[in-house]
Amino acid sequence: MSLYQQIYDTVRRIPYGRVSSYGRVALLAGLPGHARMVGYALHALGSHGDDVGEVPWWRVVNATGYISNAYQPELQRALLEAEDIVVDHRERVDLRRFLWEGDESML
DNA sequence: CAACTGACTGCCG
DNA sequence: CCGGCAGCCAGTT
Repeated sequence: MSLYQQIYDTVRRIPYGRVSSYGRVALLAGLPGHARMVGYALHALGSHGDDVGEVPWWRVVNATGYISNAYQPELQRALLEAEDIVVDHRERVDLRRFLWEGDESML
């Protein structure tokens, strides 16, 4: 299984209405310290095709709660709000309310 | 093969 | 709270 698939699988675990950060996804995927690779993997979703629909990429924001997406920040904001996740006027999510820590046992 | 480029992060001032 | 900066690493040029 490729590193990307491992990352996609982890992103798929993020529950509806919750968010996670690039760093946490990397950690849960068994790739501690590789936050940037998570962003890279999500960016690659569009290019190599078909799995875009099954990976909830919009539930991933950066460590401070901001939307890091350089491509479609507006779309990500809309998708998050559609799940009742509050995004403030500066594109930030309150991690104290919506951050999904993940299941400790999956480490 | 050497540089460059990010959907990142933690640390420091 | 904000900007700067060094690690990070797979793809592109």
